[in-house]
Amino acid sequence: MLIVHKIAVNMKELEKAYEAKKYEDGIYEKWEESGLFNPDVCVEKSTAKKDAPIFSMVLPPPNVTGVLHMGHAAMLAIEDAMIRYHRMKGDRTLWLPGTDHAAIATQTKVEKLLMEKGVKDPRVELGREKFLEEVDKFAKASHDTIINQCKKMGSSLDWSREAFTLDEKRNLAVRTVFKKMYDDGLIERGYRIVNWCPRCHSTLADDEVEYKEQSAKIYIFKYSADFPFAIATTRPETKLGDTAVAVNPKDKRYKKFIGKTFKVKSFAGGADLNIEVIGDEAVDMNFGTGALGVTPAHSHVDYEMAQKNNLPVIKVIDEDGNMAADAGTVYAGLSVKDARKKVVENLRVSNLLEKEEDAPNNLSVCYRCETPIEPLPSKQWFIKVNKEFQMGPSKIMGIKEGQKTTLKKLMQAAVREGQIKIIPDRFDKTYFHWIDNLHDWCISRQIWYGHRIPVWYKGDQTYVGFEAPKDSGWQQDSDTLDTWFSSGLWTFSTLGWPDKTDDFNNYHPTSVLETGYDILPFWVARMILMTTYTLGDIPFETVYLHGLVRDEQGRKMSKSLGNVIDPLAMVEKFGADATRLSLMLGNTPGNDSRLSEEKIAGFRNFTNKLWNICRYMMMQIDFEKSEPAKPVTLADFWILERLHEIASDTSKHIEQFNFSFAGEKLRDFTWNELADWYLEISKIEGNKSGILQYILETILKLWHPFMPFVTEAIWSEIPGKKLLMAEKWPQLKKEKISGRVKDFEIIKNIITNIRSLRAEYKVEPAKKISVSIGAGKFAGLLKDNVEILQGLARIEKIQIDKSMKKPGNSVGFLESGVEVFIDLSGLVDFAKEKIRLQKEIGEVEPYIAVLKKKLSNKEFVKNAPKEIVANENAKLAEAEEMLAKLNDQLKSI
RNA sequence: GGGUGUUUAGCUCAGUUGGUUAGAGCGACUCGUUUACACCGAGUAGGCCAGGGGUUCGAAUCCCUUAACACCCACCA
Repeated sequence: MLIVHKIAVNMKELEKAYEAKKYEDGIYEKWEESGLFNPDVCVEKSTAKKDAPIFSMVLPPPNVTGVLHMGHAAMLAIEDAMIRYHRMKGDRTLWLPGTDHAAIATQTKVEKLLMEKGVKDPRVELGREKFLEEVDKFAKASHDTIINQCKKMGSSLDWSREAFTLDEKRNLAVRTVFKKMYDDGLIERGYRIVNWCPRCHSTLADDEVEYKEQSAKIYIFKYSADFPFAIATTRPETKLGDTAVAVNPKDKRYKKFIGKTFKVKSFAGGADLNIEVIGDEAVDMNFGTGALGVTPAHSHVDYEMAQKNNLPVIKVIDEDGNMAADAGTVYAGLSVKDARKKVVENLRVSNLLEKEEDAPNNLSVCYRCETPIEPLPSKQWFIKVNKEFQMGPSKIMGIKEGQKTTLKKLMQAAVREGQIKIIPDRFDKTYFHWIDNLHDWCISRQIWYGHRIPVWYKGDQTYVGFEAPKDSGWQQDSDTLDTWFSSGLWTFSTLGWPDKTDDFNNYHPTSVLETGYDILPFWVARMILMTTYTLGDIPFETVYLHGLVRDEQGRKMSKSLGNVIDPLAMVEKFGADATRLSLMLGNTPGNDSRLSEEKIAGFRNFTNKLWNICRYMMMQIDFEKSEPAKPVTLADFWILERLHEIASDTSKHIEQFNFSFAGEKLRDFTWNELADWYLEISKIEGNKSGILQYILETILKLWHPFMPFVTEAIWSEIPGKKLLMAEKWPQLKKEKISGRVKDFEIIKNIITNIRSLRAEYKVEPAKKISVSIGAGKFAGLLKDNVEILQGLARIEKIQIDKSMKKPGNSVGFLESGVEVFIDLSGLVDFAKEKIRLQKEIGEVEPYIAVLKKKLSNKEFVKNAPKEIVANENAKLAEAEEMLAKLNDQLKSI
């Protein structure tokens, strides 16, 4: 047996275990210094050709509200893998970073922090300017933390192009789009019912309202003693603003009252009411009393009814969440809560309250501060999604230049026509459903942190433009824009638009948008709206949606549950590569995944395994000679063929967004084939410098997008190499180098079977055994690889022939028609061996029966494809041969 | 009320257009310091693919249905 023990003299030996902490920061610095995160530099340094395909992506900008969580880490890992893959492929690859000012979220957070510091009412005490200074300070600190975290994860973002949703350039884009929309009549100011958060003191968009289930009281009451029937409500205090009662026109009980008006004197001691009875199909006759009190000012549904029926709108709740003057002097100024108690009490005293019932109810709350929302009428700016306008230059399929269309239709067309592809495609439904339910979008916010609305007023004049008009007396609107207005422009505002920049021409539309499915409506849909309208083009070609990262038990991670796993802590403990793998492998697109420290630790183990695999290979490689990777032995052919196959599959899976699959297959190959078999064989066969070097380099390249740090660390130890991140991706094709993979599998299986029998018979690992093999047509193959058999199965004496009689005192098995007998003199327990053989026969017999039944079925033979039938026949022949030999063995005992 | 997803080994999940004797990782168990790695190696056990119908020569995979869990949307007073 040949044993080669060679350590290249020019190599400093790698440490035994890979310690991520020692390498990561230094490697990131080297990457940054190279400038290669920037595609322009790649072209300059010719790692990418000028006319190479473009691959561009924007980083979904994290909110500057604090620190990154595991969801961000997953996003960074997946996007970086895509980016590194494309960069290595030689594409002109841009990944553009930035952060989001997240208007309400950030302002709320800073208010909270200031209040914790003892400032009772930050906005009142500090005033607009001072308050905004505080927010900016916080945002800056938060931004720096976030950038640092992105770097820790290894994200190869082009920092030279970093953007912020609230910086000057983005502000110009915002003003430009606002004006265009206003001029097209798509932005309009109006007095309408809006979602109002009394704590934030601002409007909210429909999708910024969340619902919390709670148990509520339903009160059934009459407006007055002489009112003909009762109605039900969960909010008695709003009834002070009722202007109608709606009933179903088919309802026999109430039909006769439709059209009549009832005067109510001082309802519950408050305002006088004028209640008109109206008919509306939407009223459910079987719910409550079948009659519905209509409060146009404080319910979206009632507001619509009021519009239809020309009812007056009386506002009885104000912006602070207190009762307004129109509620009556007794109520004015009371909080909603107190007013409710008082109305109920007054109704009870005057005997108008008929019943109180408990019922489940959905309370609408602010998504940021969980304060209950008050729907109330207010003068605000809206984007009209159903209003027709004339389309400008258009690349949107199905919508031509000059054609009349609406924003909704644009959003639908871009996805329906397949111009934008959403992965997984089931989210198409969510997208279209969201658009179907979309109402006009209220974009003005009464908060200070954000893009100021580019509108100026003077008396009753309104001016919309880029700057205040020259003449004096103009006052800018004090409101700011919904944060999604600016993030909706993100794919092109970051590329310099509205200036006609090279970046815009080169990188827009972007190739892929990768983000969590939870912000599909919030952000993705709005980007499609803004981009199709503004540019007449799509913002991105593919939307890839990842799932949420949950805790071990499948719960959302949250501070209050105390189940948050901090990405930075995991990077510190297990390394960025392990953290990345734990977020990319073992899940499927669009589905939530569970994360635990044990999972990350498992991938840390793999990181170390790869390190050691490479460490061992490097000890065997003579880098000075640089031999060609020429396969000589069966194992060589096998590993090269498998390597090429895995390389080609990895490319394929990455391009099809199957990152998990790609990584898992690559891991299985690296660990179970390369390390467990080929490297062990190389210890026996020796002299593989050329092949090992080829495998080493290829495997490091293939792993680099997934685990950039450890691969780069190893790469830097290979003499004469520069940066791995700039190396060419191995674009290998699946090819049959010799068709000998199957032959190798036979050897492998024989070894596994011998090992298994050894374990079963408790033959000590150190003890060598004698084996005789009846190999049939494979005799030559086995003889060629006898050293491998001996080495890996620990065989002392081996006899190979075409056929072999079962020696006494031996146990045997079959593999692909090859009979292997192990001499176990003194060790064989014949009773046990009998049982073992019978058990195997017991497995093969029913298998044969199934195959026979299948093949005797004429329908199967007739209908199934030829290959399948042939395949089943082959299986049957093999199984029958096996059965015969097993029976022989059994008889010979 | 409408919609989507999930249900496969003790746990976490794969299973690509229907054709395997249904796979992996972790965990469990038995061995083991053999010239990279104990963050390791060799081996073993463990599954009526949620239940019920159907389509098909053939179903974990397609259709219908029931159930449990999760999420999204709408919101009825």
